[in-house]
Amino acid sequence: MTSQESEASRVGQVLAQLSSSGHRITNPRRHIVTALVQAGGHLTAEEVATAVQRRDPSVHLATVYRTLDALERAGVIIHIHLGHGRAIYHLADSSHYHLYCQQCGSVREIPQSEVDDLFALIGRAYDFEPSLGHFAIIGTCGRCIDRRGSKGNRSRGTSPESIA
Amino acid sequence: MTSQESEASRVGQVLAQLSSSGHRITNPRRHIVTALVQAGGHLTAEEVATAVQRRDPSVHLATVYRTLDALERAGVIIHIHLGHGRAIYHLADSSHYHLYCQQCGSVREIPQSEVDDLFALIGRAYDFEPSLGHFAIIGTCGRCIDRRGSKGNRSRGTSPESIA
DNA sequence: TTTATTGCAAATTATTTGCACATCA
DNA sequence: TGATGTGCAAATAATTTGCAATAAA
Repeated sequence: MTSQESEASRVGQVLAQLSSSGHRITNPRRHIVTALVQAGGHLTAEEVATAVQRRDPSVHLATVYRTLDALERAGVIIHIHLGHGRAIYHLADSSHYHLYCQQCGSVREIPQSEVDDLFALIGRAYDFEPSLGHFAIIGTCGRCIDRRGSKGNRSRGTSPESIA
Repeated sequence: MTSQESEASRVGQVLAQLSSSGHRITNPRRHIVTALVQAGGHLTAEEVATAVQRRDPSVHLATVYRTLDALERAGVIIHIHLGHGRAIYHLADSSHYHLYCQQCGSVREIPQSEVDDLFALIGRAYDFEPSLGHFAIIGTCGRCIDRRGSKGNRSRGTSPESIA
């Protein structure tokens, strides 16, 4: 199976799910799902719109938002927040958390299982059930830490500098 | 020392810090700092403005934002994000993280030291330095978990800010 | 045909900014 | 006095919504 074939079938699957949850299949929706599948990763609504508009410039950003919403309610995609700004969307096929670097904007995935134990501890200690899925873990990635260290060599690490 | 006295001295301290970091002391700023000190906890910019305007209605919300910004750059206050919506501000005197319940909107503080070890593990494993200070840990507080468990439905009558 | 969906423009929310005037050091 | 700070209105940024026109089932 070539990558185009598997992409096409994935698009079909997603559209089928959308359809079976009571929604109609339209041209804008086909393009939006295709963009999501082809990206393979995380896209902002605006990035989805840009990709879609390369194929059909008439598709409006508002339609993208509405479709992303419909896809999410149908359970095929998920959106998460990277701190301040926009949300990013991805297919709901793998359960992972996100590490978002405030410096360089990179997003990395970490498998859910690896962190759940840690957060379960917080939950037990504070009678609180953290939901890390919906918000990224904000911080600084290793590359940016290195870059910072080689330059000004600023006090970081244990010091309470996390106020940005 | 009465509570009014200690409040007043705290206000004085904060204003002194603001002054010594090169800013001027004005009437709006006095009121804003007082509101922050009296609240003792976490306030949104709008809540600060409301409190301030009870004493001086002419103080504009934009001034509140600008002053909060100045106070933050002077190192006396900190703001953190509760997920989607607004930011909350508090005095920078205690280092703590925040547990934000999406259901009921409650915010609880947890001492920084207790969670740092856990997050250091993530950092080591993924070459990533999480900065939890600036964003709340989102989730569901124990009371809301219980409520959800016992009633088994989604009616959350007490939620002040129901954020998806 | 009938209801969902779309495009567009206008509204929202939280915050920021340009500007002319007021005020603190 | 002269840089800072203030009130106000208008600008952002990301997203949502009302509505009349269109298209899917």
